[in-house]
Amino acid sequence: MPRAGLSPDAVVDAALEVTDANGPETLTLAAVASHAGVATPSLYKHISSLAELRLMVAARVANQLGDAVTAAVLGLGGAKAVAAFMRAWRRYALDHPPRYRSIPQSGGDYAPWVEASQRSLGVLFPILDACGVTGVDAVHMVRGIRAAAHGFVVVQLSEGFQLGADVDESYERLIAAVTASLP
Amino acid sequence: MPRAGLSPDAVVDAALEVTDANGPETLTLAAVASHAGVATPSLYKHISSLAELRLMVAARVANQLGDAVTAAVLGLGGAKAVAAFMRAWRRYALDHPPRYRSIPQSGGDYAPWVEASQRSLGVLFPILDACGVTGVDAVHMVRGIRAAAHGFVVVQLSEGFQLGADVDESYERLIAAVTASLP
DNA sequence: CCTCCTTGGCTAATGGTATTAGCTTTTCAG
DNA sequence: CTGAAAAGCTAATACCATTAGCCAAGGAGG
Repeated sequence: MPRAGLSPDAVVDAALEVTDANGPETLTLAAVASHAGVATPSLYKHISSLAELRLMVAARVANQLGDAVTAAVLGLGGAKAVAAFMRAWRRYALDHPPRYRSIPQSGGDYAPWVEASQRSLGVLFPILDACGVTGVDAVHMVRGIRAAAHGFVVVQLSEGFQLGADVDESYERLIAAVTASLP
Repeated sequence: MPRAGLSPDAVVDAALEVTDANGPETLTLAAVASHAGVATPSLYKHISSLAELRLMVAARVANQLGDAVTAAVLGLGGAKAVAAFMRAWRRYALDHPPRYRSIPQSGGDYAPWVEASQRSLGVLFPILDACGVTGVDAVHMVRGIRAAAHGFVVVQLSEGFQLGADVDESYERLIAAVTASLP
């Protein structure tokens, strides 16, 4: 019997495919193993538990999101950069709904996740600094931007916008409200 | 053997107690049954599945949240009312973190949940109307308010605010940004 | 080319979970 | 007082994560 040649990263790859296919709530070790062509217990040679795998997936997603928003703000400054950041955030989530929903509701202590999450937000600080928003003011601003973008996307992905107004326009108005408080 | 005198509502009560005690991720039919002093399969006389129970809990929470925000805005108007709404939203979540986290990431089609959720937001429309924000404009505004409040609270409950700035102050600034776009 | 040992896979077993089936007893309407 | 619906129960099934222990693959050193 030849080896499957797995690795922690490969397991996360398989987990991401399962997530993309059926949503994060169906992410099960059995599904991942089957997708990787391996028996379920074999996964434990590469990961320590399903809970850890979920966090690894979330960290991977956070890094992808960070790449997306970083690319989006290149060459921009001020309100235009913040708007591009928020649009890219939402675009990633709408392009990969199951991945975005795999972000944990409470995974505060898993280092790679925290790191990836802070990396995706860190791109905002130089932008704000260039606008004269520094120190604690920048932290407050980043929190607001994150809350607005994440909150909007979470509600949209959960089909929370039932009334018939254009959702893109709603988001643009939220962006406008957030960026209006820049100097 | 005397009867336990359960009912769907009583099962939701027990589920809420389990949720409050250990968080929504530990909500299990076994735990609910044990808490209600009954065998696990007996619960199926009152609910149809664990998934449905989760949605029932979420609907209950949404109604409580709606009561809280409705009480908070009584007698207020304009930006003050919107600010009170957002503060009450966050206060409820911080007062009952496990309950708030039991709000589903995707439960778009369960009628009682949708209804309760719309009821808690519906209190905003008369307020906005009194400010001259009507029709589609009001819908956009409500979406922004909800996204900001929910997003902020979700991030805070997941320990997402790692940098050392005052979280209350961050929220007040977000409230200011959102209410600034009122006429 | 052979040997050995680490590594990655396997099967078997355990305990927890939701869910269904079918039985018994309570309880209440008539 | 009686019967039937409702509410509880036990037993059984199927799926899941996780652990234990075994076996083969494959490279390092001779």
